[in-house]
Amino acid sequence: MMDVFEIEEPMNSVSNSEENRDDTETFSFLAPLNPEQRAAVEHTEGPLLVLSGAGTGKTRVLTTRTAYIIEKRLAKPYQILAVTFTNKAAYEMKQRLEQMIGAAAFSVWLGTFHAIGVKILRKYASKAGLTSDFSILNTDDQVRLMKNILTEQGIDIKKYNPETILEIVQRWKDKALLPQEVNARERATQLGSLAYDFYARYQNRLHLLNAVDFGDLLLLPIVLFRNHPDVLEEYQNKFRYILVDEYQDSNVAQYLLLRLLAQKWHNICCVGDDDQSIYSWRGAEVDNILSFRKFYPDAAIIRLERNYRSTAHILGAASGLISHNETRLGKTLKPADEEAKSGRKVLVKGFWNGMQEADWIAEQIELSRKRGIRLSQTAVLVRATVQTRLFEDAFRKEGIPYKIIGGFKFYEREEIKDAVAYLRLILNSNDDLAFLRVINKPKRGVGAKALEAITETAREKKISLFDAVAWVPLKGTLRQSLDHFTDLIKQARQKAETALLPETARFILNESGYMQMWEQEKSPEADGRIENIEELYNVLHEYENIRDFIEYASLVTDTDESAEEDQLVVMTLHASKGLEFQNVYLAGWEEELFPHKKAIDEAGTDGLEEERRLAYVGLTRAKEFAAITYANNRKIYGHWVNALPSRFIDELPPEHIETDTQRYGYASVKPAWKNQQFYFENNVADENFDSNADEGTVFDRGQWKRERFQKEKDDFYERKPSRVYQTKETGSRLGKRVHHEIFGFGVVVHAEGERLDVRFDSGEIKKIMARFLEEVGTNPF
DNA sequence: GGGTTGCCCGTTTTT
DNA sequence: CGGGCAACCC
Repeated sequence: MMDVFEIEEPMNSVSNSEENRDDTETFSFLAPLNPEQRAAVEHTEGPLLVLSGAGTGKTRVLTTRTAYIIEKRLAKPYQILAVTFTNKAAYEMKQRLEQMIGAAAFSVWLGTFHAIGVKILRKYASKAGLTSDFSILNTDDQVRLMKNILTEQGIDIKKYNPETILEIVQRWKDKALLPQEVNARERATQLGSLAYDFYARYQNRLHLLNAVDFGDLLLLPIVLFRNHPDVLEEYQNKFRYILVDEYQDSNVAQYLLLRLLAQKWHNICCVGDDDQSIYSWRGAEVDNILSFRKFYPDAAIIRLERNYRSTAHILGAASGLISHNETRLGKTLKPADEEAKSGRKVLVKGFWNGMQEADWIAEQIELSRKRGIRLSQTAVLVRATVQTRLFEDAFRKEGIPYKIIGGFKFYEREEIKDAVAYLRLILNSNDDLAFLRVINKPKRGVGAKALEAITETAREKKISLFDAVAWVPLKGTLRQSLDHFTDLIKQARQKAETALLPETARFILNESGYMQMWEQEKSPEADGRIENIEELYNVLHEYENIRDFIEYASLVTDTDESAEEDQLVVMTLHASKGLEFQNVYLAGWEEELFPHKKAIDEAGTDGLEEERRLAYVGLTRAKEFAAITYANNRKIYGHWVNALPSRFIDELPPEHIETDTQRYGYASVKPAWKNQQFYFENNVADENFDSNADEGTVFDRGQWKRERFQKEKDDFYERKPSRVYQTKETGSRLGKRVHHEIFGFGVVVHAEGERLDVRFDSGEIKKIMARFLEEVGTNPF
């Protein structure tokens, strides 16, 4: 029996599901699909928007649809374009497609927007004003370049942060605006006009360097197509079917690019979820998905609302929350299986402070681990990375192996960037940015003066910095070491013609003294850096030549995490999109932190709605259990601040949540965990508590506990001197707002030396020694 | 050219 | 409070 569902069909369109009724026999991969998914796969002709809620199987739809088009011989694999946002998504899709249709999967044009952009630009480089070996700047290069240009023009980079300028330029590129197309209103402010000015200079410089940045990888193909209709036509003819993943994350440039490419066949299928649009701040345009019908009036829309991931309570909570957003297409997740267990309600729990919150979460995770839940099936999601520190402490104490996601990426590490720069220079000695990065790394005695001379010569002779070295009048050891450097690069280039890539890399890094530089350094990170370079050699094994590797390294920012041990993950809500876990802890649901004050200040209601979508993304990561926590007191930038529970908590439908604590009022409740002496004695005595040493030798939980509690005890009794300073003018502490670790917030109403009378927010007045109080700052957000 | 100090700033991050 | 960076001093 066919389930009832709706496709919003455009007028006079004919559904083709009738004629395909027996396709299930022909194409076994259709069998597992539900009716909506199947409709999305079979509706091949014309524009189609698939609104795919969290956990409703969008990747399955995308891959099956691609397979279907090929197997049904609607197009050859190379006539299909499938774009994603991340390399990871592209990789997964390719894998799954290969499982379905085998080697043909590799002929599909499947990749990130940027990778597709590069492919087009390399082919028609000359028509885009480049040569085909143009280099792609990473974020680091971009900042450095902008900094140089600003400094050259005498701009005080302290007053005008190069990154801020770049950010503005990026946003223009996201909108596919060339410098001359930026409108007057955007240039109206001082910062805007400066950014406008330097956008043009920056582009000129890129052109000179035969380089592009990430934004250009989308912008320049659009310009290319605009200026060369014949090239556009070639691609328009080629791509009979276009599929787009995570459409809610697309920016204007991506939209325009797709529109150009789809113009001939109109077979564009975009899959996305407006409720999961969380990247507007980096140029994503929710309007692309909200107004799909406006851009493609003949578009059909299919909603995928059957969720295969979460329990009914989790879905209910998430749906209730997101329904508070005004700007959305509307969609309600429901459990795929009607009789599915409703599961446990979402737990909402408040704490005295952030430390307590983290401790509780650590304990809960330890308990569920004992019940057999794998740590890797558990996640702690936070709004801001600063929150992770508290969790590190708590997990170390509890002896839980954890992993913080979103720290430094492999290719962002200093040593890797250096090594890549050496390779770039070997590949192309005109790469001035690479030259600058490594010319004095290790030290070759090249200081500001020498560099200036080289730059000057290069400019006069219109040659690269590398080539300029030979022409600069230099003396003694500096001459020698520079000649040695250029020689080595040339030797390496020759070597690269015959040797394997790791050998070439090893050669240059050893001979140049680069490895030695780290080997001699005594810092604790040095060993790690050497290991990372060894890891780089491993990666290099997979590439035929430097060019291929550089192409990869320019577009890929992190390596696939190798299969790791059973670890708990801590990450930001943003980083969690697309993932799922059995148990999820959502921490720090407090006003100003989440929703973050800055989001609201900068973007008002839109900002608030995006924060709400972030909450929705977080909740829908959970398969079986979600807990939302908040703290009443949080230390921010060194001062205690009291916080209100997030408004999002009030927006959760009561029938789907359970609240197992009373709501803390303003700092009036004594935290149960710190009954001073009693607490410490008790817990230090707890050292016999299952040390777990036999389960694995990595963590000795007993040891952690002992150290931790000893430290807490020490801290408690040996307080640092008071931070409630006397005002200069009156010499008094009267009237200061203060925080006490147990009694909470209050005001100093009477001062007698170090003995202060404090009226706490609970109304009580207590005599407190100044050293037990901290002055409270205004909320720094 | 290198080490130290003092000042500023603090949301989210992929390509 | 703590990290990053630029100015400053040897």
